[in-house]
Amino acid sequence: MFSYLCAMALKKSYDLLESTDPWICVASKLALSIRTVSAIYRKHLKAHNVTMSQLSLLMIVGKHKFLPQSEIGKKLMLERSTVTRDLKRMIERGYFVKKYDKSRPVIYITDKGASYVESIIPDWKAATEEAKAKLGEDGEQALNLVLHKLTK
Amino acid sequence: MFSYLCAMALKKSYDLLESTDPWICVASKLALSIRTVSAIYRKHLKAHNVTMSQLSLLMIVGKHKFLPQSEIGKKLMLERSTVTRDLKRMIERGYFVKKYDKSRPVIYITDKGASYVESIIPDWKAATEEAKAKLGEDGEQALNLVLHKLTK
DNA sequence: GAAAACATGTTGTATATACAACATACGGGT
DNA sequence: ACCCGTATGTTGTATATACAACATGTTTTC
Repeated sequence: MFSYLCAMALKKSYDLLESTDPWICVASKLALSIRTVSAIYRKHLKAHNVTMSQLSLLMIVGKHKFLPQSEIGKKLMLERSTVTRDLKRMIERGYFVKKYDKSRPVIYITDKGASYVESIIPDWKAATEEAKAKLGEDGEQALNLVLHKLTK
Repeated sequence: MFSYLCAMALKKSYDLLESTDPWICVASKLALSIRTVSAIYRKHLKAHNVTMSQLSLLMIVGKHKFLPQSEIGKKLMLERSTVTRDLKRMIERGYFVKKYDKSRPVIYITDKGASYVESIIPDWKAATEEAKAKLGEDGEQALNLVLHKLTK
């Protein structure tokens, strides 16, 4: 008998599609990679109610104590509007304050923000260790090479 | 004179934060990597008004002609609700149709969808070539290793 | 066969992200 | 002093994504 799971009759054949391997795609490989790694980090960070994007902001501003907003976008390679809105949430929660220098915003970490990130760091390290364990030594070196080649 | 760009007086020091290197983070490395690669793909795909996520759906369903919705999520490692909504857009645009087999949705590519993806493939290949050129042969192998380790 | 467990799909909500359009400010050149 | 180009920030809009809660249907257990 015919299953309901039969191909709808397409009007013609699509040879280019059929001869193309979607998995050679660099973007797809990275997308799959980051989904698995993100899941690891989310699991470890869940109790802190923080995301990796937010933690990146906390760490990068925290390490410098303050940073011009424009620098944050450059260091994390984020679009300007993304930075505006990601910071907005963190400012509302009291982790950062925004001051102005010659009409340009400068982002300062607060004591609340610094304490918060310090409370998160141990679990972030655990997540990093779990991810590294999955990668192995060679996988970690490989990731470093990929990042270097792409951002060089 | 003192610049306006001076650190706000934090009430205490944050040694753990200061001694921590944010850039050892596996998730951050992958996030930076995918941002650079995504930009390459967006540039090449811009004229087709398609995103990499959409193109992945088109290719994976197109290669199989039809796929149970649950399989799509497994292959792309996407959450169920994400699949529901990503597909919804593509169905509305007429690239897929949704039929039901024992009350479970099965996604079929349409002629419109198959023609569309074939029209995109050349530019997608060009994007892939540009990304591979940036990676180099060693970087490409490194990326394959990273993906393999993470998804094995 | 009924109840419990499991798998799958959808909707509500929050976050992250980019691009376009616009606003604003700064710096140079005249 | 003024204009112009560049850099930067914000808002509008669209997409992508995950989790929680719920609904539904299937499978397993007894």
